[in-house]
Amino acid sequence: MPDQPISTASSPADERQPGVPPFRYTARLANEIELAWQDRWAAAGVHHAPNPVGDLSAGFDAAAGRPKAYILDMFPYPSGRGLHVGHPLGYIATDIFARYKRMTGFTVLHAMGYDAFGLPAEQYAVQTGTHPRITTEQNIESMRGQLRRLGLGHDDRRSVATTDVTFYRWTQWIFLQIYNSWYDDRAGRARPIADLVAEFESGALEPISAANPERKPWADLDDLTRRRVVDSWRLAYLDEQPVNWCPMLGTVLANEEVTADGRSERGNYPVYRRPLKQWVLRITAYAERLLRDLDLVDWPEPVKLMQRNWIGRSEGARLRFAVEQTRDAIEVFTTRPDTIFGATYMVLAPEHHLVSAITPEAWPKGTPESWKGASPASSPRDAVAEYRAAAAAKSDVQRQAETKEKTGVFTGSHAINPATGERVPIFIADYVLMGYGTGAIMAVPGHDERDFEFAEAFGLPIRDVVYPAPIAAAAWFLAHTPDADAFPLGWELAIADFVALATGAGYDAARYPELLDVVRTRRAPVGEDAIPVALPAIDQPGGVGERRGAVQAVWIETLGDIIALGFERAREVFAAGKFWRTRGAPYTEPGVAVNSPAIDGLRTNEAKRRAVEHLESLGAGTGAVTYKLRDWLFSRQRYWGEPFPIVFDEHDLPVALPESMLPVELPDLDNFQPEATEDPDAPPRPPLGRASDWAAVTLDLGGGPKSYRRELNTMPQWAGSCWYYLRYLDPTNEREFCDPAVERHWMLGQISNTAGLCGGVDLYVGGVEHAVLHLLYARFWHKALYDLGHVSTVEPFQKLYNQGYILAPAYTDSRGVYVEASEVEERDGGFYHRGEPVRREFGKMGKSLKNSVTPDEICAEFGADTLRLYEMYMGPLDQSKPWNPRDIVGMHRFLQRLWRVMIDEETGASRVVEAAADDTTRRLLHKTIAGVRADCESLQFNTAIAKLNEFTNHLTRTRADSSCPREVAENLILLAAPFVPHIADELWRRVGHDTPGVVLEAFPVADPALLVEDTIELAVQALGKVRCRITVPADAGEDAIREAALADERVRQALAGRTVRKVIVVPGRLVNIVAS
RNA sequence: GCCGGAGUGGCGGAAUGGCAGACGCGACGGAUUCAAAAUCCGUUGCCCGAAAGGGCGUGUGGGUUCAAGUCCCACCUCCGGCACCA
Repeated sequence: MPDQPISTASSPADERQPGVPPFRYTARLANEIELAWQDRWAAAGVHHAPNPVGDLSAGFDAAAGRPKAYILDMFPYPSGRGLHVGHPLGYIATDIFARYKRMTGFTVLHAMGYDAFGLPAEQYAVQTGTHPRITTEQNIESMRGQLRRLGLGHDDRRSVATTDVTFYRWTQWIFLQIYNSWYDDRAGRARPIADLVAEFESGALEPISAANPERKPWADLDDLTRRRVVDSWRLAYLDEQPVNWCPMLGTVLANEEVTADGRSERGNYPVYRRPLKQWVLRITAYAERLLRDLDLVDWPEPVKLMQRNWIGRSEGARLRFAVEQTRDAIEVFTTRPDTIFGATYMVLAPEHHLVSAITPEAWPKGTPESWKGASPASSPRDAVAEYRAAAAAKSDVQRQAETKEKTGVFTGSHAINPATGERVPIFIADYVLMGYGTGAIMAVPGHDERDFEFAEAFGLPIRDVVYPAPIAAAAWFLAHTPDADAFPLGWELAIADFVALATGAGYDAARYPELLDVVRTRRAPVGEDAIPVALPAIDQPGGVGERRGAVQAVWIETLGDIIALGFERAREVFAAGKFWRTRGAPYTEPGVAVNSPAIDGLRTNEAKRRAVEHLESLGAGTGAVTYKLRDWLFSRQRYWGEPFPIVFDEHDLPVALPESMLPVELPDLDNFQPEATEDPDAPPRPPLGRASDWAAVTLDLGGGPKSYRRELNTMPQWAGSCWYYLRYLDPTNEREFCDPAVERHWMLGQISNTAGLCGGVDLYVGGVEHAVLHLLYARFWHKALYDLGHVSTVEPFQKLYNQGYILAPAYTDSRGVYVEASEVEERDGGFYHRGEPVRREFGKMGKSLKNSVTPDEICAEFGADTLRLYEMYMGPLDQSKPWNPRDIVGMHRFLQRLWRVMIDEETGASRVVEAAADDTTRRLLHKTIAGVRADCESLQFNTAIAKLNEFTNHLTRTRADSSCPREVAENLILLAAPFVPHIADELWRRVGHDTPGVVLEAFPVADPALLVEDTIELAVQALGKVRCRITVPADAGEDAIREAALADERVRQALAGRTVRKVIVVPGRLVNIVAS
């Protein structure tokens, strides 16, 4: 576009600094270039990605046949404070990657939206009365401007905000999909709710439900009960859940919003645990799939691990203990059924539903006073009631804070241990949680720390039924060789025997009749002459008794692990009692069962299996799996969120609105505050309750108009972020949340065989703080949509990448209060704020540390390209690194050199000539191409930039006549284009091209022939040091290299008087001469 | 407590088991300038030495290897996650 110059042909003199050439790449020039190109990209729609069908399909034919790349950022909350330089770190990275992908032949989807529902806008509204929609829209607008300034190549037609009615209409629609389905465990997937009714009708499924306590057949249920039964099977259901209820704020609070002393972080009002009827999503139905499918995705291992831990699968057994004197049975979950022989009491969570049923009127004879509660109470009922009330008053946080002290009361009842037939007392205690397992445990104080502490406090029997194999072994060994030092030759063998015995592998009662007796009678025989004990495992092969090196290690196989024994070290550890059960802690690791008639001598894994079999044969339980994951509490007493598409009828039962009545729009309000009250038992009155015209409606939902009242809660902030990546695909679709053909195009792409690949977003970049919640919730919704046939991939995000944080210096004054970092001066190694000395620390950039730096100020000072480059150059993308303003200039100078290589600073004319590059330059160029490509593929932008810098430095140092061969200039521009798109486009234009964006060009490809050198330099090491370097032909043989190395004068000197014992030639690397 | 991740010059950081410190900042010296800023060129891990050269060096201690920042074991420090999960 020569007639339309992008940047000024000459600069007004008054804007320039004297002495600076008019066409030097300064901040002023950078800003001109950048703004002009941003306009041109937008005008030409350079970043538009074509869909196969629908509104956005223009240009699809040209792109058809290319592989797709869907590159996604975790979208921001549009805060009123705007962005600081930490925010765009990930956005810049994805932009570079997206541009790189386009230039290497992909059709790329890259868009940006706003997660705009949420508390800050609502709180601002409460304070000022400004409608959150207004603040939100203003914030989005200013953030858009900030992002545009960075040159991010987003398809702006696809930008969505979760608060748009056209967006949340489909959030509500997805909620209805979830509401109108149930999880079929037999099929392992969600199915439409109509199928469930059919299953009940045909008798294929029993209508089991709390709403049908007598388990009547479906045919015998009335309509209302049928509705209640079906509702209790849905993936979205109403449930009474204990929540943090703050009556003064009129809302429930997340655990993070409650302080350690049980008050609200905001306002310091009391917070109560209180059951409230809430919407809950049945994410637990997906626990197994959410766990299993982590194997399909390319995610950082720590994130997968965090999700696995969060889901918390444990395998074990559900066992039933009959309660004496009542017909009840208490079901417990345990991961160690093999320890049931050591279960000497039971504990129920205070909220357990059986508590009142099993609590008798009077204490049994001989009940210790300490079991009767703090007072102590005169009857079990009083003691239990008192304890339950105290437990209910505590928040989760408080419960955790008091984690050390074990408290509880005796219920007055006993149960029968099904394995031993013994009577065991039943307690209630708050160390047993209602939300996990069955809310009840069998307590095995010999092998569980918590039970042990409780047993110590209440004087309950502690019985060992498992011993660690090496200890069982040691006990035996001691019995036979009381003095280990008297065993200098045979000890290895003895241990070998012994371990075989202990592990059950070579258990031979006839050969070692004493073993069990020894174990039973010699508990914890710690002594000076004790035998070595196991140190943690290594998976290294090695026979029993193998000696290794100076440390006389013995490798012993125990329990399927290989355990290292360093004799002296182990004796030390052993003597210190670290691995030994003395009178202290219980033994909690796997070991060998003892004192357990049905399973004696077995190692834990086998013992668990056999114990379950044994208990099954007694009718006392079955094997079972439990998860830590809880169902997802989905209601919030807030205004600024998605309304539920749900109304309640005259029976107070929920009714889903039909799709045709969507969207359910948020009503306008003047006052956004929930109604506060001091009465903790008053029902919550969410802000939507104020919209009385809205809350009470008359609708015809079939069968004529009737009165309904709307659900007044709103959805949590996570709702929109669960599916926004699907709306980017087809943002303007009014008929569907996303067209299936579009969805397949971008999510499935060319994957025809999904084995081993789950498809989905090709690269998802965001912070680790979302490792669990957002990513788990989104996976859950995606799987539900998959089950119902709305999406084609089982997982939403194929590859996940966590960018690090940008840290910045923060300063505290003498009171420990943060001061504005931008006002701090550095003098003589000290830091001062308004004359006062302050202390420096480093922390995450943000408002709380008063250390934010905005991208706008950096753009003004250096330009966006410099900022982009600096953020990528700071270090590896996934690491946290400190923001150092001093370093930025290095990247600016690099761009100045890049510019100067091709442009005359005085005239602005191109220095590109049609001559060929010299051989060295060409080789270095192709090496750079290969390197930058490899680095881009693996998101190692810091080293890619270093390579570009290195090549540019080579050019500035070698060009004698200040001209630049075209081949060099153009390749360099293309290589730099993804990183610094504005200057690249400007240079591309100035060297004679006319396109709306260099991103449309092809990325350079290295010529393999130029990557191979004719001669290579090898380092020669002698006696462990580099003595010299030799240059040899690249194809030199080992013999020739060896000779050349040995012939070198310096090598000969170093080797003088020594015998060469070995020469190692590593082709292409070095030569190492070993001599003695 | 349990589970992860990370420790390399003055600073940010490079380094398929094969020449530690690429590249950038800073510092020092020089060019330009009346001067400064900006820009450009050169030097720069530490110690000894005028130099040539030598010694020491990737948190600590061991091990494997011809060769370890990189692999193995133990320990120390920092950061993150979970936390009475039976």
